[in-house]
Amino acid sequence: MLHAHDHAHCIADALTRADALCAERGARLTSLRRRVLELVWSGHQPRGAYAILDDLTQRDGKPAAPLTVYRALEFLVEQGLVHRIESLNAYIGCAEPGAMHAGQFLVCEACGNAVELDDPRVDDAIRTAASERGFQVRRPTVEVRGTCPDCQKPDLQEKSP
Amino acid sequence: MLHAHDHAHCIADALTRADALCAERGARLTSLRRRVLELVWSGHQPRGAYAILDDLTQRDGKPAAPLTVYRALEFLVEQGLVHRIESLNAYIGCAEPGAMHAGQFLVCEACGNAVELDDPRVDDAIRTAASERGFQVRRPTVEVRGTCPDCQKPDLQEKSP
DNA sequence: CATAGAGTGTTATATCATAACACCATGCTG
DNA sequence: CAGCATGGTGTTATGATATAACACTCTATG
Repeated sequence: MLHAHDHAHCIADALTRADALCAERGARLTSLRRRVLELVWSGHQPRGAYAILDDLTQRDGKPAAPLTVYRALEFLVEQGLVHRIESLNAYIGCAEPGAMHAGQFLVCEACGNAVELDDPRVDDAIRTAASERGFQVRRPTVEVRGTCPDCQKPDLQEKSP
Repeated sequence: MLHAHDHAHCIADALTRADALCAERGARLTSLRRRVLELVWSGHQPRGAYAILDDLTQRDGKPAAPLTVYRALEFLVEQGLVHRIESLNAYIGCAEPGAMHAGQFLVCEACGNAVELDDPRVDDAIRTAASERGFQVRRPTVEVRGTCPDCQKPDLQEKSP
């Protein structure tokens, strides 16, 4: 998806913004939570809770329990630092934390990458349609399955982070 | 949600349309699949696969295995007779089978009911935004959490089917 | 009625998520 | 600084959702 890029920069950037946001809010971005955030950001593919668990166990050598990861993810989602992709039971780093936004994602079925859409027109259309039906919106979820630009090119398929 | 209504009619109607559609397509709506469809339609709340399994076991007295239900649901979803609500891991009868449409739902967090939205403006906005990013859409999913009109009235809460 | 293909049953197992409770770390209060 | 309250983490167990592999059965069709 995002073509070749310096992903280390993505990660560093995400952590820096997370530090700033949490400091600002008085939220405690503990080392465990920070580490989980880093692991969520290890690519642009949504990662399952148990994949992150394996990372903690194997890459860090710290055997961890599922709850450890789920609790960290819960915190990160609450803080808007991570989104949950419902249709994949997986988590992905938020591209624009701080800015409150709906979770809108384009999920490529070929490479597995997901990018945030967060298009105001989509959000408007949803809110308009809902309000016409008297429905009070709390949290809109949009997850579009399909094929990303890179994977539409027949040759250089299956790119990852 | 849909106020008081003759739900038996909803069910009968859904089954009739399913019969017709499957006949037309040469798809085999077996008695098991038909029964699962009926159980999915037992209300306007999305139902989990294991809830349906319990119905089969308890209401019908036929002890069934999870796979039995999952296979029937898979068929029904393929035929567009049932939708899966990703954010609930649950299934709901399709209001307009036959008409190919995106899965757009308003899910009430108070009563648990879900209604199809299927608003063309929402679909257009998604397709426009996706296509601007070169993303090829295969299946858009929209699931809006919030509060339905009935549950916004303070008194008569918690309505069901 | 023989047979191929789709459907179903059965058993086992994988994957995703949470409950209950104990312990520890941090920061505040007196 | 001691004590304490709060929130974070560890541990164990369990619940909820979903699929794999393989055998048997039914149904449509020649």
